[in-house]
Amino acid sequence: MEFKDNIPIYLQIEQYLYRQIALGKMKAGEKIPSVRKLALELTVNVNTVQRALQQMNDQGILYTKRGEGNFVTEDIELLAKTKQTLIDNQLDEFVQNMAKLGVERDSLVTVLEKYLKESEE
Amino acid sequence: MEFKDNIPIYLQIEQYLYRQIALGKMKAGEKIPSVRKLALELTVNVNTVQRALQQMNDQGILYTKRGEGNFVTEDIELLAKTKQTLIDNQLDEFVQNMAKLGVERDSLVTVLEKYLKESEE
DNA sequence: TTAGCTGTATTACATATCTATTACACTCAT
DNA sequence: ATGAGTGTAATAGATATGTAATACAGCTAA
Repeated sequence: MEFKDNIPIYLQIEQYLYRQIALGKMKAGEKIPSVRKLALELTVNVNTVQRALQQMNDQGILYTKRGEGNFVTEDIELLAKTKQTLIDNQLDEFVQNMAKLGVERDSLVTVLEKYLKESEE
Repeated sequence: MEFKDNIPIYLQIEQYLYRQIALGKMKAGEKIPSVRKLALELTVNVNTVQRALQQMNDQGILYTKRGEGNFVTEDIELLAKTKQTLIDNQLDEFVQNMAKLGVERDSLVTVLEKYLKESEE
């Protein structure tokens, strides 16, 4: 996996895993790959993977069975809410960033439509 | 100014200055505050400001008169193009991030409209 | 019980970022 | 010429991030 510079890798891994869940590629109760496999896949150190997982553990998205592995929570509501939060965060950020560039709320839809039309291919 | 953790401050300052330009608060040919003033304003070290300015210098947005200060380029076209690029980058990122969360291109406008309506107040 | 898989912890090292401090170089108004 | 304002450079120290290597601890299947 290619990581952006200037953003900690462990955060990018966390984001990656969150997206896997949002996309339904990791489902409730499922075991996720071991820290060592993930470290290999992502060409990153075990400790860095570990750090990402710890945070998701704290947030209840994953739970750990020591000696067995990490598993996606079985709390379906939490998963759904998490996905929605991820989407809402993107929307928040988008609206805020555009405002900081002088693009008003009212023109956002128009701007987006134009952009989508022009980048069709 | 409040800075996000996890993103280098000098990048956030650079972004801040770009936005000032996009908003027209810093106009072509104008002198910008001295590195020491900016450092005070932003409660940050002079070196950190310096680092942000160097990059903008390299990109031609600013030019330096040693002993006098830093000035916004007089190249109006470049300024306009820069603003447009900033906006396009936000759109790019938004579309890509939403895709990574499973929100398709076709539904983006609808999702945005709904979001804007619901967050009115 | 043992082998091989899990997660976890610790240590040491390298690099990037940021601060603080000091010094230097240039320009302009006086 | 001098002083006050500019940008620039260099050093030292603190903290965060990431790697590498090693060791430990728990689970499961053979």
